[in-house]
Amino acid sequence: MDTAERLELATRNTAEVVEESELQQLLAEGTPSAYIGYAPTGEMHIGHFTTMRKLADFLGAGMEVTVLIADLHAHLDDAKSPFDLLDARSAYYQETIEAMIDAAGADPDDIEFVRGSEFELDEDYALELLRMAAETTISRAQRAASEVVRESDSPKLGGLLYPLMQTLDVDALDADVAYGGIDQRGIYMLSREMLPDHGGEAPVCVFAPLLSGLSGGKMSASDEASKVNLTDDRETVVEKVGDAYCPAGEREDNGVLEYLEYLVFPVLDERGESFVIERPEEYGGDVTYETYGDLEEDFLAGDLHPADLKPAAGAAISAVIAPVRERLLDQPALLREAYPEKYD
RNA sequence: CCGCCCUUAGCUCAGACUGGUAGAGCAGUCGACUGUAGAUCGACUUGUCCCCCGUUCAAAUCGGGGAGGGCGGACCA
Repeated sequence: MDTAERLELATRNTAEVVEESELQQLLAEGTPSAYIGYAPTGEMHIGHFTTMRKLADFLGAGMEVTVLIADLHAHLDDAKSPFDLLDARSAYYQETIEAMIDAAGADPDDIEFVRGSEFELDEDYALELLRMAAETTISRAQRAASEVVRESDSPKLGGLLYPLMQTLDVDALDADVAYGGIDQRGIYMLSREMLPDHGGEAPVCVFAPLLSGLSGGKMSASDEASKVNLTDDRETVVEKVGDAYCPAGEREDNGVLEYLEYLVFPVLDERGESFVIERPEEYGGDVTYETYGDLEEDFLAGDLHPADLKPAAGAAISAVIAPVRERLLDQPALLREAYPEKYD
């Protein structure tokens, strides 16, 4: 595989790459390392899943991949996770992420898992954090973290340390590439700005698109109807997709199309399968799509009606998450201990 | 350490001065209309009024105590 092919693999299905030329350079020189961090807060959902195929792409492009379970960040962000649940939630996140990577067609054993608290309390790290805190204005830190850290009536100092620590994580993990949702852009732009002055190098940033919610607008972790949970059974997934905002012939805010493009088709492609829609003869009979592009073309042209698309999309999404769902249901203690107030 | 303010539906809040069956908007649920959903109509649901004690025939409302949160002042050898 030549550099151009590796670059295409590493950058496909992304929202933005800063800067692509830098990534090309890294690939030309050898084996770049990439990392993505997840703060173990609420239950993982399908939005997380859409970032997993990219990790497989990175591996396929001959890169090293590290997944950071950012346990301390989960507490620093407005105490989304209570301090004494960090271990249980980290365990749940790691198991779930491994299941998703597996389901997405990659081998979890090829990925290194690291927990934030393993190195974020090191003396060198702490010292550098304080130095950064001394030279970063409050408004700058707020701006960097505004899309990530929860807004609160009583904002805590932790939310300001958050982007600084994430910046130091890049260096501590020795990552050439920082990967995350496009919501992480503010933080990593701060990292590119600051890291060269703090003993590191500006990372190349690869951003995944944030998918629309099923109820229109942004997907909200707190809105059950806007997202598919990894533990939702097939019936529930089909029902949620059936209730989704999905205007005929429109792509904007259309979560159903986005799920197909960024979740279903990449996984079908990996498995060498195609997407089949069962449709009454009255409306044209069954259709099969090999690529998302073909499907979108028909949908935008009005040749594929939402009422026909939805049941097939729901079933396909359910099929994609099924292995993850089964693995989680096989280990009920993971969820019970991570979210005792919900599962007790 | 001192002072002031806040706490009512899932969310944002009104009601408190002047005690009398706890409200609005949004959200949600259900119908109608669409071959989906949304939008739009129509209907419906929602409560530890932060906790305890007291006054009263009657307390979200008045009094006392407490908890949580916010703001300010003071102290600064």
